[in-house]
Amino acid sequence: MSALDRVTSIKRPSLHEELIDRLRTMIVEGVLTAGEKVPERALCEKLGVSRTPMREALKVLAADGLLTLEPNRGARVRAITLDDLEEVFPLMGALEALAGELACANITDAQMTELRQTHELMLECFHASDLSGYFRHNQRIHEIIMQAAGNATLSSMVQSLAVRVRRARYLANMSSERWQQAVAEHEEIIMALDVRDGQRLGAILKRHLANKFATVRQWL
Amino acid sequence: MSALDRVTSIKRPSLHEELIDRLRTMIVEGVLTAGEKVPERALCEKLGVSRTPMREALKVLAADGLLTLEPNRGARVRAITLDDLEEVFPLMGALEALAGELACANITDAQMTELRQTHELMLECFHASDLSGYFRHNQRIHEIIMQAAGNATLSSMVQSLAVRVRRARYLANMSSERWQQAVAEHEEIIMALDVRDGQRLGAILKRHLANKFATVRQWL
DNA sequence: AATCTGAATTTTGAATTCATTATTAAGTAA
DNA sequence: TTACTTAATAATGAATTCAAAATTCAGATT
Repeated sequence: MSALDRVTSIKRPSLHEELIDRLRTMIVEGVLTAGEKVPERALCEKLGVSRTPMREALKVLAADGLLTLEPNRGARVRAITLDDLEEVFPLMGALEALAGELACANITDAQMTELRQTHELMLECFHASDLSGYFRHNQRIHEIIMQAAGNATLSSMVQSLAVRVRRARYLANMSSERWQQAVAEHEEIIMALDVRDGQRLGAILKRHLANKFATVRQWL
Repeated sequence: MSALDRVTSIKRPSLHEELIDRLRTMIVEGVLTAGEKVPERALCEKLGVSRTPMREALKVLAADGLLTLEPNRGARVRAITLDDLEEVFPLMGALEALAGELACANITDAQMTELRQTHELMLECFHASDLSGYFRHNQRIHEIIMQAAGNATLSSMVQSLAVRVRRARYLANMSSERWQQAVAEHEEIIMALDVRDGQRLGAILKRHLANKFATVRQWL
């Protein structure tokens, strides 16, 4: 094997793919707010692209459920309703539970180590009342579990759902009690993984999501 | 509420949506075979559309996992590998299990009646060794359960996965034993629904999918 | 003959153009 | 004024055009 084989090819993502990412971010971050009409022309000018790749991106995001396309009337950012969340959270629960089961079967020692470390960091943030740091580590923990599960299809589905949910997150100011509960649940998650108890981990994650939903629900 | 309110609006699907359906069907039915390059221009001529809506459709199908887009090299029908199926089947299992749980909570008497009737029809096909009829009723049963679950997001995800799996179905000639087993599992499904035992139904459906995968796997 | 080079051709990515539909604005009648 | 028409404007959907990249293929070189 020559050194050349290790040279990775130059990948220049096509415009529509970049647009998909950009628009998705704009929606998640609320730059494009729910219910709002997507100003196709203005966005094209702002981003310096023509309508063709923009419209391709809109079609994909619509198929993904982030937008709705009204015939001859353009795209709208899909509003999140309570009904939507009632659909999405059980789904997330089932998928995270599956991820947990698979992770128990497949997690490596290295991953387990990183998980424990991240968990410790998260605890520190909790005790320091650093909410944003907590969220970051929390997300990382779920990423590690998903990675350990080793199922790309599962991962991308959860990702797609997470994007839809994340828009609602800012609504859910965690109460102190809920925060404590969440931390306790995370302790359980680590323990179940430690002993590779897939059934139990699955159940915990499912409950974890259900509780998360309960708090979000209160704020709507 | 006037009678006019019940008049549904004329929906003329946009070209790209129709193309998405057409192409999806072509892929499922094997008209476009796995690994094959999608002949963009030829397809456009054959279907009498320009490249713009065709390319929009290709982007959506690629995002859905049915195609892969190689930069500057066009689209290919994504080949199904055993690895793919090993990813998809557990997912289907988890999702169908969730559907079962939800269905137990929400199914109406009318739906339950239709379910029993369809089940009877399916049994008749089984005894008559009518495989295609069996498949049709079988699919209908799962549709009813999904409908009773009342979760559109879940439904569309399962649908999307089912399309990917269905391409592999023709590979799996059911053995006589497997067929009997499947029928027995369906009896269990009905019984669990009868007593609204969501946990049990979920477990059965999960096992049902796992067994299905086992047979498909043997033929690869 | 096999391989390499480079021009011709084809295909792809993206911008532009065109036709149709929706939206807005202006004018008219009650 | 208010409602209704109709003209002007803007948007969307789709075809076409254009530039860049890949592919093919003829000819040159070893």
